[in-house]
Amino acid sequence: MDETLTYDEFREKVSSIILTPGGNCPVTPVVQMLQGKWKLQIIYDLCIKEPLRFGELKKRLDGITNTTLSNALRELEEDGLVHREQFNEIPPHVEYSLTEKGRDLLPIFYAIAKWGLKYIF
Amino acid sequence: MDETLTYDEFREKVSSIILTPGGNCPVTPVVQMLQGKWKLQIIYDLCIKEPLRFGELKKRLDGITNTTLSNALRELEEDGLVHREQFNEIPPHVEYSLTEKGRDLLPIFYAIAKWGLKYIF
DNA sequence: CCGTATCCTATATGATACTG
DNA sequence: CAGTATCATATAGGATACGG
Repeated sequence: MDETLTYDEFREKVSSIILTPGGNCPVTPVVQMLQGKWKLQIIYDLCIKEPLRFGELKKRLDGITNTTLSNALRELEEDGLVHREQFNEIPPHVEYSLTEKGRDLLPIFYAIAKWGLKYIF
Repeated sequence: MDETLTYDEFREKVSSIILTPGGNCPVTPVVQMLQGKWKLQIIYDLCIKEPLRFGELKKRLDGITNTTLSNALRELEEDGLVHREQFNEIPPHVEYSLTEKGRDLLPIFYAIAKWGLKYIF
């Protein structure tokens, strides 16, 4: 986005986006979809490096359990953000990657990262 | 941000941001801070219109209870994202608005809204 | 009008053990 | 290796009533 916008210009731009023809809000359902302690982190990790295997993902998400990771991945797959590919070799393994829909979340992380750099570090 | 970037260029840019001198991730703590069923929605509503009073906010956040809204607002205030101003007139009221730190979250919502428009509507 | 106090419930997450 | 099954727990959020 154009970084020279003032806050008010920016807000107006966002507001105009929000007033979709049907009057629906395009933010709420996205926020809904990304809810949970780990989901954003999982997508984020896959943004940085993909594909990742179940075990690799688990190691990066320090503290997550099998159950929770498994559930989160299934939901992300159902929402079409993550692609799961199973390899029935020896030893068997599974690779997770982002779909195009999932990759398109990257601008969101970019915005988050910039905010974090400004206000946390 | 520049919208002509390819995904790979974009990812590289994000990755370079992520590798801060200390090696800390600027995304994780932000995601942490914004967690909860209502927080993003509250900030989002204040982005669109501010100031908002407790009751107005409650009406917009359909279904939220006093307790939950109160807790969320206090935490947002503690994190320096929201400013609370109390007017001891008759009738008394309180106005909530965004701090500069909170307003700077707007690019994040912009990114979310764009994604939502592309994939939901 | 803007909350807090209290209690309650649901949902998300965690631990451990075990299987295709 | 990548999970599932089972059970346990923590935390967030909800309902109601009341107070500054």
